[in-house]
Amino acid sequence: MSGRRWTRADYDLDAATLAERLLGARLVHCTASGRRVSGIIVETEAYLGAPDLASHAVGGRRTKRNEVMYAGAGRAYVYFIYGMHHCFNVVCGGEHTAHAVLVRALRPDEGIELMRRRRGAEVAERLLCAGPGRLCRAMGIDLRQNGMDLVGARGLFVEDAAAEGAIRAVRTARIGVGYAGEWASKPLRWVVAGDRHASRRAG
DNA sequence: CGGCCGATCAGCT
DNA sequence: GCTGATCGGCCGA
Repeated sequence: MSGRRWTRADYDLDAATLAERLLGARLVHCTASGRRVSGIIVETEAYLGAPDLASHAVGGRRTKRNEVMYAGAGRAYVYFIYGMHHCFNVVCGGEHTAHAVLVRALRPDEGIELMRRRRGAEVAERLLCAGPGRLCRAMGIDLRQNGMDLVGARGLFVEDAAAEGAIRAVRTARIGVGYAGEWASKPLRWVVAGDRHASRRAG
């Protein structure tokens, strides 16, 4: 089941390029006992740092919360939102660009029973990881993972998955950033065309 | 120090 | 489609 683990060079890209390349890759988060829980990434969004009015790093903003966005490519940026949800991002790009890719949905792969225990036994598989908050809950990701280096860290990383054919990606505007002026409508969301595990289908 | 609001979700209607 | 839940971060005073 496991594939080639991503190295620093794989993350050293601008967010738009990485957002597309992450589609079809596998996000893995192992339990304390070493059990693999994973899903195939089917939906991402790119956040382009200082000029991006939707980015936490807009205008070069640097605070305690977003500090890890400046820590270099390959770190996990996890933040808490709406008083109850977490969102998982992969920091990328050059050292101080504060680029990041928000992972918005996974197709559950390994450890689905554990995901169900975390999310609720009644939840349909296609909804287990369909949304940034839902996937963090299912994968067991919270602020403890903020700042982790996906290169070399135990238990949280991205790896190649066996391709089942060419992935058709559809680009749309990002979700929930209507306040971001002209940046709200830029096509910075990538979805595997027609995938049932996305938070909202596209293509 | 106070007030506003968000890269969301679940449960209704 | 609409709305309440729920709270830390951020900004202005």
